[in-house]
Amino acid sequence: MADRKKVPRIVVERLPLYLRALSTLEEGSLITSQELGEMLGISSAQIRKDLSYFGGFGKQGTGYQVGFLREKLREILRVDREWGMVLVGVGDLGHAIARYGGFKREGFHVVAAFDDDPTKIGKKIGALEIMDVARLPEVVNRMGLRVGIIAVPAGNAQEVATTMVTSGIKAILNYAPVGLTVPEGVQVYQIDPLVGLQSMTHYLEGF
Amino acid sequence: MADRKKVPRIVVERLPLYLRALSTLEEGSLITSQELGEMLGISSAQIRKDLSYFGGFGKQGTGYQVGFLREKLREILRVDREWGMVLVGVGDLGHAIARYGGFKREGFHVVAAFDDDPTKIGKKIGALEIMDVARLPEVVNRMGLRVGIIAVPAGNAQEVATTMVTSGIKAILNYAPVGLTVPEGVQVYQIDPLVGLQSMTHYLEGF
DNA sequence: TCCATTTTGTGAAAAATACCACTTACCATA
DNA sequence: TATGGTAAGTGGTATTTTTCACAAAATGGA
Repeated sequence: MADRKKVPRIVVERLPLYLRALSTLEEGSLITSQELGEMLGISSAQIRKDLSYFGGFGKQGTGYQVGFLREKLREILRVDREWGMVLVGVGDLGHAIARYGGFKREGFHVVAAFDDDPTKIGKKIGALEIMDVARLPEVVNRMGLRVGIIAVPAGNAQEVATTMVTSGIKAILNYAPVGLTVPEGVQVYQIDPLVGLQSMTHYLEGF
Repeated sequence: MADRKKVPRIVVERLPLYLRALSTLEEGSLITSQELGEMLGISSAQIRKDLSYFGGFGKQGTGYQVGFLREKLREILRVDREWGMVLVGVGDLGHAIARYGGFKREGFHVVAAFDDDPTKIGKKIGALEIMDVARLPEVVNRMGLRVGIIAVPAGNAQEVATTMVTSGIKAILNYAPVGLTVPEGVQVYQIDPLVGLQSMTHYLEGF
């Protein structure tokens, strides 16, 4: 355990992978760092080191109790609770996000959806009514939301991000293909499939 | 220039970001590594070093010609051509992917869509007819496709990936929240928004 | 032409990250 | 209650990645 030292971001970003792998296993079973590593294509030493930043969760000679480690990871990542999220941009992508079951299953709920297109405002998406983005600050504040999802075109993303941040949002999942400028202390995670495609094609030889 | 040495993957993954930033600039203008770095939140030294893996594209005292650097990056990433892509899984997400204009704009086209749901097969998605996934090998082979997108539930993703690989696919954009096992030489880029959300909430204190 | 500026390209240094290998603890068995 | 086998936790080392800082090249003005 090394509670004094700052945990590298890259370590924190691996924890969800561990969590994901554990969720495919029996709650009461045991798993070794070796086995977990093989499931994920990561060395066992890396896994043990990563976990040791937060404490010793395993038993020497035995391994890790799946259910226990899972709970500990959920605490560390603060996903041992429900998170309400605000979604801005209800196009094709926004729809898919609002309806995606994978978020709900892990405690992330889209609780408010916004757009700036008057033809969309007032319409429903599932049980949610699409609201004018002008009402975002009020809603974020009233509901005490901290997580936002941006699914608007690149040109509007920074504006939306700024509104989110001034409204109190602290973590932004950004699907717009543009980097965001946010104040210190606000987290941004960018989803950019083009980065993936373009870096993969680099390795495609002879086509 | 250091053409002999292996280029780190992390460097290749930054090139699309440079390309993205350049696309917002005047074709004929000049930009310095400093300016580009400020646009992206990356140090100027990093940008120069990254580019130097592939050759010297700038002029000392002047900077980089936007249009020229853009073309060079497109060559390096092999996005100076059109790429046909096969999409498997036409749920909400698959729909959003098939209709996303951002791919087309950069030369990535979904040219065939598959699903295993008999109620979907034969339906259209834009100009594309949804086909039975059993026909994937034939289509991939006939059209000479090398890039695949997986947008099926986690439980089916590995199976689809294996089919893709045996059919000749060399690069997979995986939207399913599960790691894929593929042979050496096949690229996988995973899109997992939950990893983003879960690692961001770790940093959210006091909520 | 000369000189002051600018900015690239790049070895070398520093920092960050990953891995190794060993000690320690735990378990099962006899 | 030894004992042999196993696997976590971790200090140290190796590797990778980033940054530094400077020589060399280009520009423009006097």
